[in-house]
Amino acid sequence: MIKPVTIKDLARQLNISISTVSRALRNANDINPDTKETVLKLARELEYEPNFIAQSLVKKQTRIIGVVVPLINSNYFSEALSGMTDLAIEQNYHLMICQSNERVDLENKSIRKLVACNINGLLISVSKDTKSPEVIREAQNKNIPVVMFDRIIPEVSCTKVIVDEYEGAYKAVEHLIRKGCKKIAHIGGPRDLSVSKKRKQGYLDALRDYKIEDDPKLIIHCKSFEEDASNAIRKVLAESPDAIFCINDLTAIMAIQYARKKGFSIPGDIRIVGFNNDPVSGVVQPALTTVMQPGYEVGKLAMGVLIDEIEKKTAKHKLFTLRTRLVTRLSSR
Amino acid sequence: MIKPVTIKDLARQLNISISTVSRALRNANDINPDTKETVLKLARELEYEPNFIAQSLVKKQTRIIGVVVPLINSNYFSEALSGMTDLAIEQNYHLMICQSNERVDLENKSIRKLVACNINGLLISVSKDTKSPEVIREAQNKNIPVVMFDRIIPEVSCTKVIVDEYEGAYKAVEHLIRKGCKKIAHIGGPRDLSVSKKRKQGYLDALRDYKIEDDPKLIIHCKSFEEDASNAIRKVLAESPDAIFCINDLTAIMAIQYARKKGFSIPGDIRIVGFNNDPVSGVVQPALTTVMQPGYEVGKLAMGVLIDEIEKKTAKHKLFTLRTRLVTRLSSR
DNA sequence: GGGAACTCCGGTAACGTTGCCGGGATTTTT
DNA sequence: AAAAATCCCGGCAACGTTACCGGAGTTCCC
Repeated sequence: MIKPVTIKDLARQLNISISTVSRALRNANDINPDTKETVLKLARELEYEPNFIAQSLVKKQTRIIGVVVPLINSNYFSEALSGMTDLAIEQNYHLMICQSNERVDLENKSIRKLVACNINGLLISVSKDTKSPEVIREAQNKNIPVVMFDRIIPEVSCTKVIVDEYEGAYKAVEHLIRKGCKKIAHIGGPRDLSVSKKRKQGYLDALRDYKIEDDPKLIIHCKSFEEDASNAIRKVLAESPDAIFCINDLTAIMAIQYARKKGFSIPGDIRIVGFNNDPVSGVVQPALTTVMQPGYEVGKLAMGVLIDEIEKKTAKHKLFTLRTRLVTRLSSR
Repeated sequence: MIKPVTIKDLARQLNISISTVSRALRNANDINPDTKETVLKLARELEYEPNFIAQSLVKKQTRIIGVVVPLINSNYFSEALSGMTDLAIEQNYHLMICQSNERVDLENKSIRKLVACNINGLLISVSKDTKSPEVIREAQNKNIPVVMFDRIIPEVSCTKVIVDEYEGAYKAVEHLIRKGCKKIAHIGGPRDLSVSKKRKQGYLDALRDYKIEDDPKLIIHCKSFEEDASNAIRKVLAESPDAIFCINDLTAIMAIQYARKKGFSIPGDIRIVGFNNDPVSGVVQPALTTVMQPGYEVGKLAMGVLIDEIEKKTAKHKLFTLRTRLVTRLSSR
């Protein structure tokens, strides 16, 4: 085991004081250029690397950013994480990533641990059940800038980065209307989830703006995302719509398959649109029109504004909304 | 700005010494149970959290584990990361995750940064082009245990965790043979990638074991994964096989779609099997038979053996091989 | 009842680094 | 030529924690 070289070692070998070595390495101004040179030379020779931990302790600056997401293994979140890490390494920050597995207790535990690690910033997307954000506030009280993304809650006052799901839904429905659809059904998600509400509102507003009466029989909520989607699809199909706007891609794909089995042609008889732009949507037959959420960009932006707050020491508590993009494919042409 | 609570604060408030507080919190044995209780009580009240950085400095143990993957945003790797973080937080370790984006320079940069952070262990899945592992060896020379997973290279001597792709491929082809297929084609990946080689070998050995002559015309390599898959599919289909074993699910799905367009029925005329068990494979029509790789378990195991090496200070340089599972669906029934 | 063992606590020195202060030596200014 | 400014450097304290040592007080045992 080779012990790492420290500034003490350099000082001893050069017969100068520790402070002088430190100044030489830090490129401070009250240092003789010659001594600086000799110090740097020896440092290179011995392959000196500053001890990050020691620096962090005294400077109270770790350049570590904590990230908490409900689940790493999801297309959207892993995209966001990807964007974050790319920007972080570029800006010389380090990431500590935790997942809450949608459990509030694990979420709090993770945040506490991250704070104990002296993180300089916190990036968080809360779990489904997080209502009371005390632990997050604790972090803020310790002067740690916090940025929430995607899964945000109003109880915390901080900068937030989200995707404009309302607009995404609106665009999707508008697209169907322009294709000539008049009887557009909607298969929604759990009634009280903010995601469901926003997407449904976009649907309703698009109909209204184009003077199409909304029909309660054409709107079905699924209690859970996967569970009774097939039931919902059956019911909706009985109303013989000419288009279906689905809460997500999985539901849309199930709808396509069910409709085809019943002899409908897609998009000939019924046009179908999903949401998320999962990798699946490009390879199913027919390829699915869907709403792309810029996960990578969300991650990058969230990281960007967080670093800004860390370095400028200003918490603006702004809301950033990224726009979605409608990806039109065969299922709605 | 509220300054974090330290053991000094606890000591002052209780009128006892810092060392006593430290002992009480560390649950040492030469401490009065009563004083220990009062200390713990106050610690809970003031929400004391030990300062990780300070602990790391004195104990020369950061409990930080560095992870480098080619890409976070992939189903397999994000599953592995998920397994790693779950085990890490359970064992009170922290993760620093970097992605190399398949670039050797970024990979090296990431490793160097992680080492400078005094990581206690390194978990790495190398990029496609990584041939010379000097930077990894540097880490090993600094006594940092290294565990490679999935994308391993023989040049580095360390513990490795992989999935038995050979066996997965063998099982897939064996399954096709048992279904009565005699003319089984293979669409492979880049010729020199270890993944491609292993899967092809499993294919070849299964044929041999069942006394089926392999036919070079039925084997096609795609130079890149996505690029010329469609070309390969066209060529292979011209040989009119009764089954195709594809290097991954995406290729398999493309094969299904192309074959159907040409009037073949799946699985009636041609049976098709993929590899990976991407979420896609369950929803395409027909649902795709594929080989499941236990990403989550790979991550958990890799993290487990790494922690073991860190704590037991023994590098066994073993090879762990996890088994795959054949997921049979409609495309091969 | 006196030495031995045990219990429990405080003081001090580290870990590797930075920041501040003071001061000697040199240079500049008046 | 004296005063002032500048240039460099060393010493010391700190960051929050742990490890080690010594010692006061209590209990134990013959």
